[in-house]
Amino acid sequence: MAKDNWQMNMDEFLPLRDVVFNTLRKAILTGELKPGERLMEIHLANRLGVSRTPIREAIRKLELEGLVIMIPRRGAEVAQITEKSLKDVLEVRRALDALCAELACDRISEEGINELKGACAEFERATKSKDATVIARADVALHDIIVAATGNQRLVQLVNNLAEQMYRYRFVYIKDKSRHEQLIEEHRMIYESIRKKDKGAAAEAAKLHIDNQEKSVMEQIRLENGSRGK
Amino acid sequence: MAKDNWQMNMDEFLPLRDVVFNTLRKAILTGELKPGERLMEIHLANRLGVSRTPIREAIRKLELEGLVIMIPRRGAEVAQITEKSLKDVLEVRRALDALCAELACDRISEEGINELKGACAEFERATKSKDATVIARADVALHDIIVAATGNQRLVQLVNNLAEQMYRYRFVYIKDKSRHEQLIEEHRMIYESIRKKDKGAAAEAAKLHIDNQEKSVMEQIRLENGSRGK
DNA sequence: AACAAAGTTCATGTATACAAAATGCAAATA
DNA sequence: TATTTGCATTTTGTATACATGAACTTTGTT
Repeated sequence: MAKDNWQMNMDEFLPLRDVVFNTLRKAILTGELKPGERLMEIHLANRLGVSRTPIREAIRKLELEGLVIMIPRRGAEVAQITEKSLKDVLEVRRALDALCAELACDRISEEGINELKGACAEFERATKSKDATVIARADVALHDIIVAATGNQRLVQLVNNLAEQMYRYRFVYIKDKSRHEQLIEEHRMIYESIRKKDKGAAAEAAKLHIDNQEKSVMEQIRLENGSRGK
Repeated sequence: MAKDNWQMNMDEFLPLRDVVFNTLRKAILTGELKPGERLMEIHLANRLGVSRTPIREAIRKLELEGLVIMIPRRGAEVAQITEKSLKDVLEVRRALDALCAELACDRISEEGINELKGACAEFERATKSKDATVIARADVALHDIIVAATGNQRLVQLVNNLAEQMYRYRFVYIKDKSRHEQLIEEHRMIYESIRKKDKGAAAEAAKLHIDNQEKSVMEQIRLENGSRGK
């Protein structure tokens, strides 16, 4: 079994259930807890040094988020990620990212446009750093600006949640150096469309961006599945 | 205080937490539990005849669904419904309903098209019944066919969740008899577009449908808010 | 050796107990 | 009368105890 390198953020002043929730979620999203792995309350409780109660409440939230599935009288296990489920997520995200881009055209502030421009430049710079983590962070920052510009809380929450489902694959489309130029160009197109308030172009650019991401990820998935049969 | 007319569905073979979750959710969505009302665990536990544990776990799920908000060390209360939050929900739903319509064009079966046709006719018949409940049910049935036709589980879940958020207002755009013809026409347009596999038209029809719904609901909200100041 | 049955162990589902924080009320003081 | 302080009550947050059902192991029989 893996060493308990989980380190709950106890410094935060949150109810234990939320600390546990965040800890488990991160563990699932990063792949430390693998799909199919059972989440046994007592084990988790011992490992995290709390009682079963906060563990259970955290699991209830993970259940609703779709990160774990409940088997009656057997408990929770980490949800499987199938090609189909990833496709489903990306299909929805494609529509919502397009919506974000359109709404951003209407609602982004001058300041927001500047931030976006800065984020594009920052991303381009990051690609040269060759550090996948840095690149990924720059990518997220850029998208966050657009999503936040919609001013739609519900939309922000949904898009973030969908993005999280793909967390494990966040490096796939970034590690491929040959695609960096393409990514920069896509970002530039999105930025330009929003700056010009061209909703149609912005939506199309956002969709294209997701489509390319999907291609990379699906390639990766097939590789993984191919190498271990089925 | 209201009489306990909550009647949990004990006949179902579900963990108590799920029974409680469904019960509370329905109570919130129907307005039995009003926005701002505190959800106190012991009271709910006594009222539903269970202990605090299932209540707490149900509240955790309601929290993630956004139906209740948590105030630290004070517990849960029913989330307020503001005009803004409804607009946010409808904005997202508009995009997802359009996506559903587009996907349905590609993926609906012959059988599905027939069902859809039947549901349109059924809705038209229902409007003549003048019973809002019957009409609402027919409306939901029709939309369910389209959403299910997408074959996208995640999308189904999200659209249903968003639709639920509007549950309290489901009668608003149906009670207005003068709009029945319009609704029938809108449904017909959606059906025809999907039958012809005309994605653009289907998406536009779905959006128009939501836009009109939004108009009705917003009128109603302003009425409500106007009558009690602010 | 293989299979079946029974008992034991283990994990979940639920209830309850205990501690700490927050709220409300009352009394005392200015 | 208004305000503040302190005590009592309420309610959440967390831990633990108990019961039921499931899975596994062991033992006995063929």
